[in-house]
Amino acid sequence: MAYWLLKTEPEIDWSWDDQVKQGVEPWDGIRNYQARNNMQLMKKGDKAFFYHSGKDKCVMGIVTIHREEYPDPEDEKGVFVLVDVKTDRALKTPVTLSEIKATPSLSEMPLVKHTRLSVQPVDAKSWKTICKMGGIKP
DNA sequence: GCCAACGTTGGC
DNA sequence: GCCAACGTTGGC
Repeated sequence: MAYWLLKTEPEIDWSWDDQVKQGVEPWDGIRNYQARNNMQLMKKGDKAFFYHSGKDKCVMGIVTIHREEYPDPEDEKGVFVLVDVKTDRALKTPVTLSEIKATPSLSEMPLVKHTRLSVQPVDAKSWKTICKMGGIKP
């Protein structure tokens, strides 16, 4: 099983609260090839951190991949895809970007190094670390 | 609100 | 196929 991190802008686009209310939701609007490539690698049952960019800048919770890639109906060229994600659970305490930056073992994360990549992989070790920082069991 | 990073577009 | 111009993201 693989781990991922999905970014969203809570005020403008989609927030953790929305996700909790909705349960299952297509992850849409991705218009970046690297992000798309990562989405195409996702398998049902993979887990992903749900990250708030913008004002909050923190990992809020965990979602699971509920449906693997399928064509984005909004994309008339047919090059971009969607996956459906399902709410798993919230972190007890959100883990902020500044905490992540202050943690040496997490400093290689794309979140820190490639700030603009909105769909990115997370290695198993970082996953555990962030879960622990968030007060939950991986 | 600014700006750095970086991806995309379009002219050649 | 290169590269300048432009647009967008996201942290500060």
